[in-house]
Amino acid sequence: MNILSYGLLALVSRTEASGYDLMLKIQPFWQAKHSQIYPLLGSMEEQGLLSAKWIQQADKPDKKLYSITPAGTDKLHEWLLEETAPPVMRDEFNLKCFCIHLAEPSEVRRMFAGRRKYHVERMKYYKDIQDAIPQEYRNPGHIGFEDYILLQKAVMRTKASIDWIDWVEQEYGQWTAEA
Amino acid sequence: MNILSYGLLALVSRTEASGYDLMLKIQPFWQAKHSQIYPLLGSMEEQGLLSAKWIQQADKPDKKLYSITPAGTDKLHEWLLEETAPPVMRDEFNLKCFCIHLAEPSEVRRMFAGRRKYHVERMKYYKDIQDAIPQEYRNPGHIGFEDYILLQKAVMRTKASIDWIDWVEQEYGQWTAEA
DNA sequence: ACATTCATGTAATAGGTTACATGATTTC
DNA sequence: GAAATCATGTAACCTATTACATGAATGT
Repeated sequence: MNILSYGLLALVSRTEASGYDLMLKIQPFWQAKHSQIYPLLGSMEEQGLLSAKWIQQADKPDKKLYSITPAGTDKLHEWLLEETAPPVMRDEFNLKCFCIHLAEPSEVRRMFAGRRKYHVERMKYYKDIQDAIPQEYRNPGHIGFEDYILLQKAVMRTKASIDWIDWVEQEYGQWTAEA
Repeated sequence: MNILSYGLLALVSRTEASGYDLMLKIQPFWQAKHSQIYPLLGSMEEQGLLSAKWIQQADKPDKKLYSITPAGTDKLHEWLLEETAPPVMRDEFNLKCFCIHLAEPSEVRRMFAGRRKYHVERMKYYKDIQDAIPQEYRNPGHIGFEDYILLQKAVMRTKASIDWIDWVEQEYGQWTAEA
């Protein structure tokens, strides 16, 4: 049981879902491809943490719907109370910052402008999903609360990244004024 | 040449360094163990991007100092102008948020308090390193500028995480008032 | 006609962590 | 006496990405 497995189990604890559903839902918070997810679901089924049934669909491929078992719920609850692993962040942009001394000011500016655009797009992506959550689901009584606060985190951290870029452009501009 | 290799090359472009030095320097921005770093340095040496010499040290083990070659500098500069990969963030805490409905309010509060403490400690860690950079190195003329802005990013994003936790505690508290 | 969405799976490869291996010096 | 720091390296294992494989329905 690795971290991703627990994340999938957590999503299934909310509503039954297919591997495909889970891939889409976990995407904004943990990048994982279907090729990683399907085997994990299979092994959790074997361990009795999940149960599955095939659903026939007209006009769409059949899907395997997973539900959490009582054993799965117990396991999830144990995990919640355990120490949480520190977050891992890997951003190529940070490493590029180690050698901005090699680039000309115009190149540096283009680099930062490009990353700013990326973050602005991300911000819109998160806000659009968040805005789609109805007001009445945004309190702890609903599972929508969980999505709502997670998206808020993404929004706030993304805003910090944009603010940082603006701050750098100011600091950098002071020393390398140019049109 | 993967992303980490470029990051190491970028660090060496600033000052010659040993694998051990590089492991420590890259740590706050890209988690990598020495077992991953040493082979990458070896392969970059083989490719002619780095050159190395052994330094004998009294009272400390000998070390292998790497310097960047002209070919290495060219390669780095090319990399700088290429598309930057999107950042990858994996935080177990986010996945735990998917099932806070399973926990009691006291458990949820403990969870958030624990993560808050973690971020506050990280904040101090980043600020201490940043504060150690002399004022006169904090402008684009010095390589210290690169460290200075990167630490500022870490500080700003960490602050966003703490602010988010405070915001969640407020939102959560409104609905589950308790002493 | 071509791309995308839905839907599942396996195989091969690359990236990253833990463990094994060694060993002197310094700090608690 | 035990732990940490400095310093390098390899082996085994786990995690994650890319590629292979299939196929109907819908949208451009």
